[in-house]
Amino acid sequence: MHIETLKVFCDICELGSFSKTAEKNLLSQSAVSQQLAQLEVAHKCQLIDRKKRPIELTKEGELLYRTAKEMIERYDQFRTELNAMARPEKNRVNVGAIFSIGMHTLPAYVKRFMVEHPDINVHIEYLSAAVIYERVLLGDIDVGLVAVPKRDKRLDVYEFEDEKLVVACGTRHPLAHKPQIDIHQLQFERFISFEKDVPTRAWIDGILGRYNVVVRSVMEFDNIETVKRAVEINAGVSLLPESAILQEVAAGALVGVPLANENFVRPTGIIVRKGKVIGPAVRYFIDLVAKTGRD
Amino acid sequence: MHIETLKVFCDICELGSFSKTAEKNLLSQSAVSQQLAQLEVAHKCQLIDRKKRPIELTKEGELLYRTAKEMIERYDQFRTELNAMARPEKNRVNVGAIFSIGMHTLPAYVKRFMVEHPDINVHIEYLSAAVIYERVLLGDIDVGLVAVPKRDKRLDVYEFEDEKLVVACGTRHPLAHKPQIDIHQLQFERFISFEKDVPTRAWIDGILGRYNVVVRSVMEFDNIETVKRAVEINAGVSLLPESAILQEVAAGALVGVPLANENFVRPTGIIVRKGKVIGPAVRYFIDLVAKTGRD
DNA sequence: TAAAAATACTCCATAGGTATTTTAT
DNA sequence: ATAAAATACCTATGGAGTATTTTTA
Repeated sequence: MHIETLKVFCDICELGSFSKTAEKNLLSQSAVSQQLAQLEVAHKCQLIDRKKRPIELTKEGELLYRTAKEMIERYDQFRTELNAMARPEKNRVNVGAIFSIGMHTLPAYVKRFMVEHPDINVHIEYLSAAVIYERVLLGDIDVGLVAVPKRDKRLDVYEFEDEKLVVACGTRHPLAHKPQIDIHQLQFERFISFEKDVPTRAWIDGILGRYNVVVRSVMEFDNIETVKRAVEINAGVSLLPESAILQEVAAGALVGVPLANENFVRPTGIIVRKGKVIGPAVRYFIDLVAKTGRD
Repeated sequence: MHIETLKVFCDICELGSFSKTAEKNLLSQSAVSQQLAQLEVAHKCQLIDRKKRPIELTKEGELLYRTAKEMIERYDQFRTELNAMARPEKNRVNVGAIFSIGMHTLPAYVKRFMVEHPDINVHIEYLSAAVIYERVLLGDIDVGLVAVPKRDKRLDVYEFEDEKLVVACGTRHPLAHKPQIDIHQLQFERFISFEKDVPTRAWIDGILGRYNVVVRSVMEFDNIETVKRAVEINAGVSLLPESAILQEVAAGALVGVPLANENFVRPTGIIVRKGKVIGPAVRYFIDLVAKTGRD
């Protein structure tokens, strides 16, 4: 039996859905279904009642859920301790960044860092926000870079750059030629959104809501690259960080129009596990990257 | 990561040996080595210091050992609860027996049982004594049949047949022609033994010790079948239950000579988990098989 | 040098993916 | 009718075995 299968089972229980579990664990729905089947064969009992929707745990399922939860917690605790005991490497910084930051804002900083500390190895992984939080807490990653950082008592959060938001639209879109846009002009526009569990989504919903602007969400994606592709083919407009569309704008693939009302930004932040024993390399990195004092 | 791998790791820690671990878990030594390597790769650290013999845990190894131990305990507890909650099957008895009993003494009982209860399914597995204890405690097996049963406060132990022990020797062995043997005649004989962790081994050692008989143990095996093969080729003699060599004696492959001194027997027992909720089928089975009252 | 562990190599079972069907609201 | 889960089918990988080499006491 795989420990990962227990994790998947817990997710099924908590999310109440095979497909959501699949997404979260970077698996196909089929794999999740098969893993559950495995568990049921191995334990010779039904764990989930499929005759109900939303799915319902059997009493055996309840029992396994409690067990699996505890086992996984124990295992995570171990991994955290293990990461804590591994003496922090002098010459390496492990960074986890969401795609948009890692791709567009971060490189300049890394360049500067590498000039100042040519002996230090910067390792960057592109990950989803959820995974970054998870792995920073595990101690697996030294520094996380996320958008709209959420407070967590186990984390230190520093401010990183605020990214200016612009209206991204295809070159042939009516709004493309305006020098600037009043946010109310987005009313009822076809809109390309992030998926609901992407933090930036909630942030943008908040902005639109504050101005009572209602958009028609026509597509939802979990990453900025796909959002851009959708905007390019004129499927709709979106609100995106200017820095993240520089290439496409330069290439004439899409247009970024500034907003008139106020300087809309997407805040980004640096997250570090509180109390983590940190090597000098990581210290330097945070000092360079963090905007101001701690937050 | 496999949960079984954690079990293997614990065994390595406790037995201090890859090969012993392999045996216990029915794996090759190579597999054990590879599983440990897996663990070390997965956690990016050494777990065991191979520069020392006997092997020594690193501090990371210690940490994993404690973790794995707890996780496995939790998991075993779950399986026990699960087995307890599965309402006992009305029409099935799961029996675990060591090879010699299951093969030679048990069939007659099973036959009688099947006549009396033709509707009940008797499922017999041939297992090592250690596994039988384990699985009876897990609740996985209803009834265990072992030789020289050891007391355990979690188990009810009933007496089963005492098996008469005889000297087994090859047909051309000098002792083969005696009508009976004084146990002292075994002094310095080439002797085929069970391995040290087989309960019968300790029992036979006890008998020989009581008579101050010293034998030359030339081979050790973990099962009676191989012992018989060794006796057949005249590698030495052994002390075996008469019932277990009936076929070979009838076929003229080996000879069983009774002992003169006393009626040496190997006690066998029925083990059942204390307090286990038992279906009628299992009840009938125990009633039929158990020699007398409880023990 | 002898026992134990690591490694090289091979094979097969199984886990996972895609595409499709079945099921439940 | 539609969303979600199960299943059929295929492929790739990883886990285990055998045989051999390396290591350590």
